[in-house]
Amino acid sequence: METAKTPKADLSAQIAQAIRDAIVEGRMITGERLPSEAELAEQFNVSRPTVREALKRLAAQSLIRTQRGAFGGAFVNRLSYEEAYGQQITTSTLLLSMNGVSFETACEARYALERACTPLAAARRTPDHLATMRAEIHRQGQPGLSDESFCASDVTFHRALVDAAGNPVLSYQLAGAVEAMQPLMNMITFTARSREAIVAFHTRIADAIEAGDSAAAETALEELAAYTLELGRGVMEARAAR
Amino acid sequence: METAKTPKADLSAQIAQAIRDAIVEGRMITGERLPSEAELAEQFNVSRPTVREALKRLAAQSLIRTQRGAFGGAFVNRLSYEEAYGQQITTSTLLLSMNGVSFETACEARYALERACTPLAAARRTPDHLATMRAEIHRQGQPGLSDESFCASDVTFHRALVDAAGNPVLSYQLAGAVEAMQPLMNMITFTARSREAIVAFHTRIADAIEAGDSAAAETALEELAAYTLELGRGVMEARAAR
DNA sequence: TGCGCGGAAAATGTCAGACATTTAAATGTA
DNA sequence: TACATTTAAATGTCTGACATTTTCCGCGCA
Repeated sequence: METAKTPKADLSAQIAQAIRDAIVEGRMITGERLPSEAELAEQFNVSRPTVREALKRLAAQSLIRTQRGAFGGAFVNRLSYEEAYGQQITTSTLLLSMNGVSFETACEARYALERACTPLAAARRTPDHLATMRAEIHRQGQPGLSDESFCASDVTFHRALVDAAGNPVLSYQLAGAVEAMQPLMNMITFTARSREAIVAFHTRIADAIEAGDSAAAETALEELAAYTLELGRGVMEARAAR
Repeated sequence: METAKTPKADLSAQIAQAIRDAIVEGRMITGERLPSEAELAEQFNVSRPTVREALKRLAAQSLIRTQRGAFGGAFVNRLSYEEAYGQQITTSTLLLSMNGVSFETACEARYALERACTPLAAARRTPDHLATMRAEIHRQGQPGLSDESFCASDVTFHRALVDAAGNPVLSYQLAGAVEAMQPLMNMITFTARSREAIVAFHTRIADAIEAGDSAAAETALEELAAYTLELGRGVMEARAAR
């Protein structure tokens, strides 16, 4: 039986894991400098290229950052929200595309998560968030907007909604779900009528958030979810019929 | 100003990005074999160690998997839910611990997300999920359970709740939030009375989910959130007073 | 004919040493 | 003091070699 520790892994993987553990368990703190590659090589009794491969693994997870030059080296990185967003988005996007996640499943997840934000958003939204939402609604009403631009605006609108909850952890968690949906959403061709309907939903949501009416916002969001699902189903059926 | 493309990055980072793009954009599909390291080195006009560093970066993100031996090589990996879970959890844990996310913020996010699952969980829960929840409730009532075991059981309970929604994307998104909270939860010392209270909440939740009563489950969850927050606040104050 | 066994080949994994480049501190000088 | 220069310490990259693993193919043998 394979244990979780993967004892037969490559040396570079083992070393990466050892350093990762040290960071996660707090034995190395943010900003602290790791020993130089040569020193690490000696400590672990391996060659420098092997150490370097381990460090690159960690760098790929934004666990460390490297700096060249004298007194440079590898430093334990403070994982910023930005970096975490980025990773979440790539991971989520790939997960969806590689596991054949259905439009329904992804859509359901996305709106369920967004719904979780509305009470907080209704309570805490700032004029800034509202302005962003209104601006995107306006853009979505413009004729001649490409489907992709429409989708991009949709994402911006929903991210503003999520950010309005004023909880960075929520924003981070949801970034993945919202952004990862985009490729699936891009498959939909939005007719003028469906755009109009979506804009109406968005307006209802923005109004409710502005009024601090969480229940109304949730209702509108649920209806939007149902409508989006219906649109998606239509596209899938048309696609299957070909 | 730095652009998103990071034009001044290391060669290994550039190569990793190029391959990553090829995968994300679908130019390479799951299971496909990458050229050998030597061939890649020639294509990109760099040395083999540089290529290897790039590949390790991708391996760290589970984008590729390597296999030794003849007809081995690097293959585009099918990102499994398991792997995605794992990455989400490490990233979330680090994000929380490194950015001094407060107990309040994390707690709020966690319960908000869980609340998003309850309507689906109430509609779809299987006997299996219910059995897990009941079993964990029973364990939580056992005297002599350490605080850590209590927390671990709590996590299992909540994961069962999330999984009951029957949406793998939701489960994936929430794994991070729930697990990442554990270190913060572990700081709490649970008195016999508070455990009793939590068990009561859990029982209410399980009952509501079993009965398909989403609203009752949400209410119980919200009260549990408020109670947990209160507990956490108490600990923080006691800690600050020292 | 069929089966197992062993070697060849192809690929990744690892090592050693060298050189290039970058960066900041230390040093020297007007 | 202020500025230019040197220098040292790191990472970044290259070359070439060897070790290891795994598959395939052909050979001998029953």
